[in-house]
Amino acid sequence: MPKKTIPHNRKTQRSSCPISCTLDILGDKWTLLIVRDMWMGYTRFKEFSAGPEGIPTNILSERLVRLVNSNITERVASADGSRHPAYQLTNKGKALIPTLESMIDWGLKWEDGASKKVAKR
Amino acid sequence: MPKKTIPHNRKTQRSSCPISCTLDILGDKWTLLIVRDMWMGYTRFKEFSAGPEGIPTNILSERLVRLVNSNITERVASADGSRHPAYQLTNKGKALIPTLESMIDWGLKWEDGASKKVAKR
DNA sequence: CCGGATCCGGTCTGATACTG
DNA sequence: CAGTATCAGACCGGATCCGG
Repeated sequence: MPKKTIPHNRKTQRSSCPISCTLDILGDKWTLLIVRDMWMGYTRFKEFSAGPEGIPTNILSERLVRLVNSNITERVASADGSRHPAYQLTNKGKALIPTLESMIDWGLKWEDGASKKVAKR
Repeated sequence: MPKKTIPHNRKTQRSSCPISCTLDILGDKWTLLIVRDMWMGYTRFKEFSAGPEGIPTNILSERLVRLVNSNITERVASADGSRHPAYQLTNKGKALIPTLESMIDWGLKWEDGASKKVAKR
């Protein structure tokens, strides 16, 4: 019995507060960065992995599963005929864009060192 | 080169993307919950600690230091004459409210199990 | 009692190597 | 290319302790 990775969320996630509830899914260093990348139009494992922050592949893999299970992203056949899978935001995922935008505003205004461009590559 | 624990932020935090930059500070399960609590008017260690999510005292303590160092909160003498310290949001901290609100909207719309009230106690 | 600090076991992260 | 496997070390979190 290999006892693989825990199915999905870290804790029992019985939080009733919507903020807490949201943070149960998004409250970590990487998840929203992946959402950001998909928002920017990236769709493939390789592209996420190549981001400037350098997410490790095992973490990326696990987060993608979690995002798909949470219905924030979906895994689809790649549009360009390549046989590799593509990931894209669902409506639920797209609904996170205002949150991302508010973080951009905050980062630009209050954190120096934040450049003007989002995810420039 | 021993290269011990990094002083405070988890990584080098040279991220130039404002989202990544923001997540370097807020990207964990607890930090935004503390900001939420302060937004709701709570000011004391004990109050944060008594929240429904049950943040451990050592984590709370560390996060408070981090928030103060990041200028998101400030530690002030308690208003009511008690000798215990009080914490409150700075302007930089208050600027996070739109982010919190967008998370509330998202949680309410997409995460069932999220009740209508924020941090009801 | 309150605001933390310390201790410590277990979990998770993240760098890297590996596989289909 | 898209992930899995591995594994040491970082971090979390529960309990306990302590000074005021």
